[in-house]
Amino acid sequence: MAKHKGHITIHDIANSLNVSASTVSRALKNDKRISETTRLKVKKFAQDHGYRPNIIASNLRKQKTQTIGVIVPRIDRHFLSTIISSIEHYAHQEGYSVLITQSRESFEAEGKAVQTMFNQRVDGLLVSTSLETTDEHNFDSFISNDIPLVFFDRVPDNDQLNRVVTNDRESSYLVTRRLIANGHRKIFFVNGPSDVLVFKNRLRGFKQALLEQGVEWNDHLYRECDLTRLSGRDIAEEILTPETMPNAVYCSNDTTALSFLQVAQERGLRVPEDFSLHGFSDEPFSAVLTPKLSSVRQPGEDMGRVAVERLLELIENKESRTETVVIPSVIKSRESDI
Amino acid sequence: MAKHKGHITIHDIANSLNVSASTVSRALKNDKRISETTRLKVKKFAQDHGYRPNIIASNLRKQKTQTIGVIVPRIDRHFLSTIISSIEHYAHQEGYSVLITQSRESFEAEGKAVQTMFNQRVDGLLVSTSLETTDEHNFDSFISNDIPLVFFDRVPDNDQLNRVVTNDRESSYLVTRRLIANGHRKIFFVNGPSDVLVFKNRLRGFKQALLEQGVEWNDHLYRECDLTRLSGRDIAEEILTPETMPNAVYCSNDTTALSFLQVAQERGLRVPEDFSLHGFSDEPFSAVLTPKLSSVRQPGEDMGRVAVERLLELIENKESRTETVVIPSVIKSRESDI
DNA sequence: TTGTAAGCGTTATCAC
DNA sequence: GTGATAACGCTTACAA
Repeated sequence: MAKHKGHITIHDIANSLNVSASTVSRALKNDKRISETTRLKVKKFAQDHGYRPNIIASNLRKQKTQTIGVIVPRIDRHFLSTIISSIEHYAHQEGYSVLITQSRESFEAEGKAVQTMFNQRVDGLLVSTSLETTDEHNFDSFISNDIPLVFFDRVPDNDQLNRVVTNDRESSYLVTRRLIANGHRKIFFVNGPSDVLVFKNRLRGFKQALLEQGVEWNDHLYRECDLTRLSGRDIAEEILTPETMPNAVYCSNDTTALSFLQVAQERGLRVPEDFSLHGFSDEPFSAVLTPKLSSVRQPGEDMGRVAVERLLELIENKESRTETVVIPSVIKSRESDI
Repeated sequence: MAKHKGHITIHDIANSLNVSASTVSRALKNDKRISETTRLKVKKFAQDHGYRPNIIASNLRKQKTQTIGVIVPRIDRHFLSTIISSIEHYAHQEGYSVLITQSRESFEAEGKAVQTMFNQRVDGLLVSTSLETTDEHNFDSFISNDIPLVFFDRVPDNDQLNRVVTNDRESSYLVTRRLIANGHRKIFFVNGPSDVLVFKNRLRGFKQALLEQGVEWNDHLYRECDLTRLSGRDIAEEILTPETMPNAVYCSNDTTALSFLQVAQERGLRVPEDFSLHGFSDEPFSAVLTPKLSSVRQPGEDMGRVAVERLLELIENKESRTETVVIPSVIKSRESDI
């Protein structure tokens, strides 16, 4: 904790003022048992001498750190940075500090991050899981010790956990229905790994719409990948040929959709004339592409706020009801999927 | 620090093993004075019983938190989220945790964040200042107590401070020279507030190029704003008229440049045919606009790494040489400024 | 090689 | 209304 040289403690104040350390401690936190006079005297002295409570000592004594941990796959992804921003905002508003780590989509790194957070004695943990994570075992130390834990967005498929999610399945259903309503029957769907719940749900929504609208499922029109730009390109290059040309392409994120758009342009194909294109995640670039990419806007700001609220409820009330909160996304229909 | 119920301490281990707590403490950290036998015995017991050191207690005792603080204007800005991602990565690699706060461009919020970080006893602080911050007074508590402090990107104009910056002036000079070389003499420059060093430097570079190329400075061709989408629109709407039409527009960030592009399109103006456009910051959307926006790519990843390295040097070696590291940006010339 | 004891700066308990 | 005192769980002289 660095030198913090000129640093004074309640004992220094106590000595200078000829009172006890406990009196100082109480005066500083406005304990009603302390006389007005003493309280003012102590506070003035503290103020004048730049007294700063040692939170570490207080934490140790109180068995509480007023700190929450956040673990996400990556900080530099627009949707996640929005959520983190929101988490930071509401957490500080309620007097909590926030410790952050990224798993970089690695199950192992995620596990280590959890242990670090545990050792740091965070009062609670907020997590969006890595792409390699398919259950909640990485978080056993929190679960078995009953330390508040809330998952958001990418969450384990287990409703005994506290979770804040968006309606992936329904959004995906609506996107697909819209595509079908626009006359497309050969719809190619690029999804993330379906052992991750959000992607499983998007697949469910897709299938449901197909079924309802009487469009037959076709294995050749479905592909899973890690949704990076490169994977997107590979698949686009394979699919955007005269023989395999779909009527519409629906991607589980906008990065992949962009790859399709770019490959299309390189091949002289036009969107939406030659094929419709629909994304998911509504990146900042999507609304300014030509054509403007239709996408699904996830409520990052709200998810962050709700996740923090839920976590602090658990921390402060110690109630243990578990709950899954669903915050709806909104479909941003633009030009690419007419 | 939450219940962490089943939690055992070195004393529990000591009792069970009939050794002293200090022996356990030493064994756990491989102190060479402890016998192989005892060490293994202790470690096995610790392992088997899921012992986790209480970092808070250790911090209090060692007067060190192994934690660094980061204060940025906003987390959800691409460039900053890249830097934060990089900071998080390298800090954890060296065994430090990272506490994060955003000032939301407010001088006051920034000051409060500094105090929080101070009270948290972070071992060092990394900051990119708010738009309202023009000197280093907000950080006096760190400076006067000699707690390691490194500024990055938006830094105070004081070379007695540790700073990691990019070559804003030179980049701006090169952009302007390029614009002039392309035959433009009526160049409109939208900049951020020039009492913030990065913007002052970009203005300097702009002026230098003008001077060198014999283009006269014109007050009507320069405007400062907060570089938001809305401010950009306002200025674009005012400037993109037949009477005031410039040959080129150079914006100090891509968001503002995008506003110009959009207003231009709404008015049937073409870029770069009717006017050239150049941005700064290289947002993810810039390379995929039509036309592709020329911009300046700042080395976020490197800046984060270097800032952490510098901070840890200060923390661990306690050397107090101050230094300003400059990491060059790269001009991404694309289609908008031909 | 191991143990004892002091102390990091708070807060909580009990006393007066 | 205030004071002593004992923790919180760890590290580190200093002893043995």
